[in-house]
Amino acid sequence: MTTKRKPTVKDVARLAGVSSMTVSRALSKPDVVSQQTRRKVEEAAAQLGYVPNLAAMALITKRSGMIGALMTTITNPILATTIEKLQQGLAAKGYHLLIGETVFSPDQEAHLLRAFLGRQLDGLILAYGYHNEETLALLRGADIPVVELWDLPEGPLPRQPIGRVVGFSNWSAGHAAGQHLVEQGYQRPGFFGFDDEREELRWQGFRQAVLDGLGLEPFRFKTSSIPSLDDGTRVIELYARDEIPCDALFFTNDMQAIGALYRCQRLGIQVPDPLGICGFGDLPIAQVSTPSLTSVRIPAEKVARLTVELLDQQIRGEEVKTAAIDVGCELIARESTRRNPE
Amino acid sequence: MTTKRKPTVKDVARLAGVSSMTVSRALSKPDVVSQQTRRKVEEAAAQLGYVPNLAAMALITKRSGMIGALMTTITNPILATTIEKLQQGLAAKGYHLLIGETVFSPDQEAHLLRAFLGRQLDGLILAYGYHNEETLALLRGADIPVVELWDLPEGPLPRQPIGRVVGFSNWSAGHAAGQHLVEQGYQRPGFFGFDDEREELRWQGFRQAVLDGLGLEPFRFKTSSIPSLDDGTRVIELYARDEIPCDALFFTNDMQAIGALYRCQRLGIQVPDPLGICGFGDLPIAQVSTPSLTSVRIPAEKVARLTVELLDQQIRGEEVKTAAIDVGCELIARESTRRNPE
DNA sequence: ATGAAAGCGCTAACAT
DNA sequence: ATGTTAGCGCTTTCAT
Repeated sequence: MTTKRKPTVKDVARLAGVSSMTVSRALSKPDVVSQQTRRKVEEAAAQLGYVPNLAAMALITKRSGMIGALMTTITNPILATTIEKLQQGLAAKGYHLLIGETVFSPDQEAHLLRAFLGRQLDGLILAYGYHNEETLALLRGADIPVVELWDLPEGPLPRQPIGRVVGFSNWSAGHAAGQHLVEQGYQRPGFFGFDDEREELRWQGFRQAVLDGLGLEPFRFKTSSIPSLDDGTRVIELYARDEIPCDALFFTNDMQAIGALYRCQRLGIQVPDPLGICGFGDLPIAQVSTPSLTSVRIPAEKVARLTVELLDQQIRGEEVKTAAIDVGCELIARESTRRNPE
Repeated sequence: MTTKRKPTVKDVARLAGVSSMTVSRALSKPDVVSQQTRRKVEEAAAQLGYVPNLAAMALITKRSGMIGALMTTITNPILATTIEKLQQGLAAKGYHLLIGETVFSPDQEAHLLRAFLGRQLDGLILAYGYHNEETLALLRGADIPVVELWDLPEGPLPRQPIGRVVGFSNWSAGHAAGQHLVEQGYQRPGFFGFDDEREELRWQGFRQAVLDGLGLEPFRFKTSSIPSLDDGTRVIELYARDEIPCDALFFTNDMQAIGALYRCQRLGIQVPDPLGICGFGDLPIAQVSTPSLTSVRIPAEKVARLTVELLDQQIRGEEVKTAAIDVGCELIARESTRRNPE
């Protein structure tokens, strides 16, 4: 069993006693050939174990049937869910998903993008809205349907989206969290997030809500770029040593908040009182944790579904009028900030 | 800006004043052309924004530079981590990762595999060792390097691995958990897992350890196929109603165990005493939770690293002697089963 | 060190 | 309804 040559259309054609073209047609547009030849071809193909070479198809049709996705990290549960739903939605429409992880590195992003663009991708998904010049140049030159996830163009950092956008307002998300903490009667809310363009918007929204509600500047703490449980743990250690002047903490990632909750429990700090904790993402664990975790819910499945739809429409050449879809976000109030149980 | 044709080698050749062949060489084997022409070609390519068409390359070289991965679910954190490391390792070697999710459906697996095989993949990664006949037939006919993840061939359910295997013994993993619970003095350990070939092995190992240690048959409970926090919650509800005759629970998934811990906390059931809880996977959260979670650690990064290595070696045509690599697993004892704090 | 010819496996655009 | 021709963009092989 050495280097057995894979069967080609020609082989199938020979066995079925027809031309290559007929094989091609019988397999891709079954209703354009006669019942009889179709059966012959199908049998021959099955007998030889014929599998069409999609590279050759891509070469001629200029459609690869592949979608590329450039993600920041895929271990973030909300992104993992998104990828899962993207994959399922795309598979249902006959696309395959090529995945690349940028780990928040603009260089890595540009590098991966360049490699992806050579693959005749039918479409591209970007899970982060902020790119470096090289990436932007590649994208502009690519002439390929693009959908960006999560980051709506907004705020004091206006940006030019590359394609369609499906996402939510980071400003509103931050604002919802800040407003909720104020409403629950907390006097000194703090913001815990990374320091990039996206988080900046969440911070701005949060800050505005606290300014409006309490007339004071909220505390801000910068966490690591790849959020982890430990971020939350560390913050609570500081809190326990009175180094953080807050009575409520908003984490821009649920896992950080969960880490914080665990640390509170261990140190005997009561949540929601004296300390309130709010997360972001509304992972399944937020609902189950004890105390359950207040969080900003992002409809990840909806994002994935709309992304697939928008991409598919563009690929099929349909006119897509919507430039951006706001899927919204929603604060889910739970025990971790329920200070006034009326 | 309508359907701007993408530049090809020909365009670059024309601009650089050389032949297509020289362009090809200058770009892929730079040291075989003269310094001067190389520079000319590189400049021309950059100026035109030339990106090689990998479909055409794949067609002729029979190498696509793509690896396909068929996973069960990607939202399982340990699998997400695995994918992340696979992607990074593969990217470093110049491969791209095509991802497919079978959701534990053999039909879906066969369907995806068939589609993948048309893509001239250089290699294939399978994250589940048990396949249906159709999948096996496709795999046998494919003649492509395959690495299977997680499930070592073993036990009372012998199976013929398709390619190389990188994994651990499910029997040993179950056994380690059972033995640990017995050693900690628990009298009635229970096993909570799904009902498939893989889990069967874990059950067998667990059962053996309990039989050997206590001389009794452990309790067994079947959870849902896609593990979730809620499985754990539900089990604890039953426990609280005295419907589960156990004093220690082994979950074959950390998230189930975490869900169980939370429920215990809410219902005032003390862990580790009267109830011990052990998980599987040793996710980061196991270390942080309160109480911290005893779990069976699987070295996911190592699995990913070795998988990439094995795949790459096979693709490069090197002789790979190892049929299977056992990365082992390790019981990490923590508070959730520490009954005898000596 | 470079070029010319041929062809990878498939399908678009014509035939018939 | 089926066949013929040509060619997608690249690289292999063989010249030079």
